[in-house]
Amino acid sequence: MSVLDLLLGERQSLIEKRLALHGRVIAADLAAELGVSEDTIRRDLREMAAAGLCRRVYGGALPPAAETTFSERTGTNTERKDALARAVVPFVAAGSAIFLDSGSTNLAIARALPADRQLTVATNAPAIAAALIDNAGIDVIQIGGPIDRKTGAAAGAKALLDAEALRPDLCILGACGLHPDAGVTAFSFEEAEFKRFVALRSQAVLTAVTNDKLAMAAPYSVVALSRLDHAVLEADADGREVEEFAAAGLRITRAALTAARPVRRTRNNATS
Amino acid sequence: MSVLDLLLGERQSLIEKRLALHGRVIAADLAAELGVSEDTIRRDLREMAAAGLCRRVYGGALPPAAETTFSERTGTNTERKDALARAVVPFVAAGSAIFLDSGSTNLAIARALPADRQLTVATNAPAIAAALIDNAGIDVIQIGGPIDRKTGAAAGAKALLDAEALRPDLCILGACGLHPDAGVTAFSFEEAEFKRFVALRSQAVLTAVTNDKLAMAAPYSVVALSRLDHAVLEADADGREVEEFAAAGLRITRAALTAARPVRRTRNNATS
DNA sequence: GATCCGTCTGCATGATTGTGCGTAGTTACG
DNA sequence: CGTAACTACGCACAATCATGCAGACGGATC
Repeated sequence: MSVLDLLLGERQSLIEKRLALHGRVIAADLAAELGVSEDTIRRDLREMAAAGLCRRVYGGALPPAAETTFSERTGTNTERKDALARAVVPFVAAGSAIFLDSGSTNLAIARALPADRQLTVATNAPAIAAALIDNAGIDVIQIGGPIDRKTGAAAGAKALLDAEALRPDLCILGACGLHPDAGVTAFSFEEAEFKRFVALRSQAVLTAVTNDKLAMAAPYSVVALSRLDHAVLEADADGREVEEFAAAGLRITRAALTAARPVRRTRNNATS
Repeated sequence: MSVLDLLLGERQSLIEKRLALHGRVIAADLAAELGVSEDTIRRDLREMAAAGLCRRVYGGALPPAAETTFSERTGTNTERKDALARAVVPFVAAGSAIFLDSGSTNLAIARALPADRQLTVATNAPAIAAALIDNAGIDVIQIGGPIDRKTGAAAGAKALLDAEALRPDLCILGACGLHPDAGVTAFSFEEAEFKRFVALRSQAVLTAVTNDKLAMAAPYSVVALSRLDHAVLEADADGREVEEFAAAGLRITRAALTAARPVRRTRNNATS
């Protein structure tokens, strides 16, 4: 047999390859195939999940959440995002023109916007534009260009050109991370460029982030905390972190408490 | 039968995909198809509904309210539009770049496009772009500009400028009317302008229309019949009208018959 | 060469999870 | 208002899982 004695690392990278190829792996199958016990496989999978290389599910594993598309993310934590969205609404003045960045939290904000304010909303995310069409009180402007599958939005050169025509009263940034030192950050270079460009053209900049993005720093910087006018956080955001932000001079608004559900565990990866 | 052992997460994301594709799922059908009990499906649906991934209804589930954006029209005749969409798919060559115009029929086409063709799809309708994001085999290009609430798409000067960058292999027009003399027509001037502009830049032009648009002429002309390469009509389109189109030199394809059925009551007639 | 030490592995155990089934309650529809 | 389809809930069972422990293996040290 070719695969009887594999080093630990080899086995894991083989699992990883198999995962990418098939889109899923089953613990029992892997054990039989690699000639080790299911226990060992489970240990591998657990370890890989902790490293973000896969998502653990009953019976095996699936590709990591990082590879999940935009629409898959919209389904998670909806209640929290809705609560955040409701807290953002008061910041949107009647008659104003705002830019609503991509992101699942911002999609929730789009849905929460009332119909009685005669707003103009520009967005680079088709899903947000589509959600806004039903709202009779909102004029929608779509930023064009190639759509990035991960973010579900346009963020390239074309989008930047389109955005040049805007000078929004308010920019609601979608943040991949919000960190006391790093400020607002994003997962990709182009995305960060675009966000920064729009933010700097706006009269005010606001972001609403769920707890899992708090104190996270993604690789690319969008804007420093000092350029951010307001942050909307969850009701149960970690107090210590909130204080750090406040100390940095950031104005903070907390969302109202959501009715706690008996949480029937949604699918996340292990966030310790 | 084909897939007996799906991991939990897979089953749910499969249901999610099916939901996006068909606009609804039926618990009993899913159970039979996935080889699990209805109970399990119901549990899945309940869980997904709690996560905001679907809306639970008696007998099955529907997409979350977000996807009902165009609800007035998207919701009507879905069966017929799906059938039309399936008939259009063969005209979309692998590797080609197409323009997919706005309209609820074209949204059905977007959902029907397979993932294995490496397509580039440009569209002026955010709802279509949003629907396509899930398709891993498709690069999406969004035409920007202010979104017209009636059509749910960009069609103004900005959109025209954006479209100038395109030279599609195939243009799938959304028609407000298809008439033997008037050709393809639209309800608004700007819309017609835009459609014509894109159609004239395309190698081939195709349109798929439901019966209610057959032999209808809207106020503004898009292109003459002679400029249209192909029309996809319903299986039960009026024969006399179809002959008129054929006599005008238009190539016609008829969609397959749909087994029209309501959401429930699928018990007896097993000839699906 | 003998011994120690850290890591990897497999096994046993008790806990957890997913599923199907029975039963009783609810809903749509004629 | 009755019926059939659909649904929720609790239970039982099997599969899967996490954890602790012991043995195997390799490298380092004496």
